[in-house]
Amino acid sequence: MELSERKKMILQAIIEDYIATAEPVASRNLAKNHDLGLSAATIRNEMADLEEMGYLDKPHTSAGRVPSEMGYRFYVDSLMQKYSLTIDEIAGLQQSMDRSYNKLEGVISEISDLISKVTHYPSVVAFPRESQRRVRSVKLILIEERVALVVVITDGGEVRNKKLRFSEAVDYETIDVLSDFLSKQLAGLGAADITPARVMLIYEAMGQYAEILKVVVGFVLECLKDEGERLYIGGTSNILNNPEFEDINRAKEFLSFMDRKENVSKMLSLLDGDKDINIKIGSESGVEEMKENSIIVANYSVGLLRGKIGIIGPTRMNYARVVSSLELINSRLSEILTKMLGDSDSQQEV
Amino acid sequence: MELSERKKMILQAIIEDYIATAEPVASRNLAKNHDLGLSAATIRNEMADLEEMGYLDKPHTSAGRVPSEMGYRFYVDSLMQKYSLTIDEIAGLQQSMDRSYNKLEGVISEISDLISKVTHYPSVVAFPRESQRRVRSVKLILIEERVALVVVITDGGEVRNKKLRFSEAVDYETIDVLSDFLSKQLAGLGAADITPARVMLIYEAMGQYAEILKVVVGFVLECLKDEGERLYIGGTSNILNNPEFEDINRAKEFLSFMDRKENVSKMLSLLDGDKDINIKIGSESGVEEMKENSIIVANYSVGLLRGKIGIIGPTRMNYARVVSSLELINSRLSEILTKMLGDSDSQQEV
DNA sequence: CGTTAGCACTCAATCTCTCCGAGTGCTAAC
DNA sequence: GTTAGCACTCGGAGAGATTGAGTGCTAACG
Repeated sequence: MELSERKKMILQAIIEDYIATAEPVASRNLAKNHDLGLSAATIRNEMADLEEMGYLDKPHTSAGRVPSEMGYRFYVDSLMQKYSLTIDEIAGLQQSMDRSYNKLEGVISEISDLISKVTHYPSVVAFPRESQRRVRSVKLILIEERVALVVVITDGGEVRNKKLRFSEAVDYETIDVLSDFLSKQLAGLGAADITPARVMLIYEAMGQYAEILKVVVGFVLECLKDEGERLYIGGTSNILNNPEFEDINRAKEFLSFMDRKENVSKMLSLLDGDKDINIKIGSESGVEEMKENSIIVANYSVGLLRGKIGIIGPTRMNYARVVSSLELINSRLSEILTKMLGDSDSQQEV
Repeated sequence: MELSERKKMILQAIIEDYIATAEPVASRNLAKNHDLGLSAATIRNEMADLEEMGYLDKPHTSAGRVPSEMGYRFYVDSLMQKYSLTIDEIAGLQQSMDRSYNKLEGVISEISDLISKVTHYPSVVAFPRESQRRVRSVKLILIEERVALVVVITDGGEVRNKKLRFSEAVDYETIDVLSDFLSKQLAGLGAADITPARVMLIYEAMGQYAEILKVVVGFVLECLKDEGERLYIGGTSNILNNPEFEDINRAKEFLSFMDRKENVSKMLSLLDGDKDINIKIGSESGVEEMKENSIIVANYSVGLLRGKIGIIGPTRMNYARVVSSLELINSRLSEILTKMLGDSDSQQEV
């Protein structure tokens, strides 16, 4: 059943009032504060309809109305207008991000803090990572008589290294030969391509160095493995500014959940990785503990790398504002990372 | 003025009761629950003395007594007995830590979680870092026609790298020459030794590559710089299990403080870096926001690297238990890190 | 027939008042 | 010096009573 224009208008007004005040919205206040050209009594009738249709809830008889999950969903899909950050806010944001970063870790944590600062909600940033890593090159470098460094560079340009200690001295030439050999053997391969059979061939070709090769190949495999999502979670205490968390038990429940990265990671994994912006309202997230909260996440990608930024807050959330903020920050983050990872800048990861 | 043995005994009983229950301790209960061989009235007299001497506080006339900061301090210094973790607890801890780690990041976060799990307080772990870094060696490796990798290895064995893009192709020989030259020039130097004058000499000796050298030397300096302490903070929601944080505002204050790493970092910096175990009770920490909380921190060191692990909680804290737990975890952490960093294992940092 | 005014009714929240019990401090007896 | 006993204090819990914000319904109005 279609909503009449008037119902839409009223629903929107209720939701926006409720987002702003966190108090159930009463018909009289609505008539007073919005120029709807309707009396409280008429609004009451419409409200009763909207409640029957499932867009509104009533905490108890003599309270105002509160949006239901379905109400929020309709609002987000059809009613929500793009919120424009103020010039000052945009300028502030630009300025915060307009500086040089030199460590990935630093970018991620600062972006996370920034998101929390702007939205006043706990923020989550997933480190960029490649979905299907392949080896671009492998290098062995002798750094001491018995210590070499294995450096693995992937398709996407990630660089990782590991120290390797030998039981006896190895000379430069040997290391170079091994280095070239391995690079040729492994270049272009993904984790699935490095089969035991192929590994055996490598060992056989360089029989006397099998021990060394074993460690190196092991490390390469480790680099290619799609490790668990690395997350930065910040600003969790912001949740306490929301009246729905005045109850210490609810706060505890929420914060315990956020304390464990695997929880958050699991929640993120349920999102669509292709959509620009994902909005999950209440139980839509599919995570029991978060059924009273909403999550908004933007996906970013830099070359082959992809990641996520987002926030988590009560279902009564300023969706419009969060979406705009995330969009702005997201695009700037892509720029920063492109410059940093794609180009000539430092890049090391654990 | 010296405390009589009897006063000490009573003080200890009061503090331990209070730590266990979080309720002001009454004379009658003390007489009942502890075998002091004294009547409640006598205990009341002693309590009055202890209060006058500053070891106890009274929330209001008809409540029991509560330890003062001075009382806790005396307890920690003179009365506290080593708490023995149960066999099961120790076994559990050992088991949790008895597995192989392969990333520093992972060790730190898991140790932090473990501390929180055992103590039920928010935990803090500072990443190991060198105080006075020196260059051990610098390598340049060509990974593409116009892209080289700078690898800097410090005294303590930390490895860092950065990609470097050239405007025109550079051949292997040149890179090797530059690599050797730089390694010789910079080996053994600390940040303070790399003066502008010395840098000029380097540029002059290799005039035509000044541009490249500039970037490399810049990166080396960055590696040597004593960057801000890197921290992992975990289990913050544990604080909410303590009745002193039932007041949402107090909880918010605490959690906001913990949300900002720089706050915690500053607090840690005020501690003695040489003591095995630091205990700061209430206002002793010198941090206004934490004047109702205590902090217990153990220092660890691995070769040239040093770091800290600890917890933060209400002044009414199980000091004995926390100290034992930290000691145990600290020694095991040193072993793990020694194995991981000192030896042949992976090690990369941002 | 949609809209509105008016009124009865509901219900959470708040306030007040009382009461209770846990504790202390003091005094007097042991 | 220790203890029993008792008066006094004070916070906390509980019971009503009160308030006021809201709704739902009905009847009148244009």
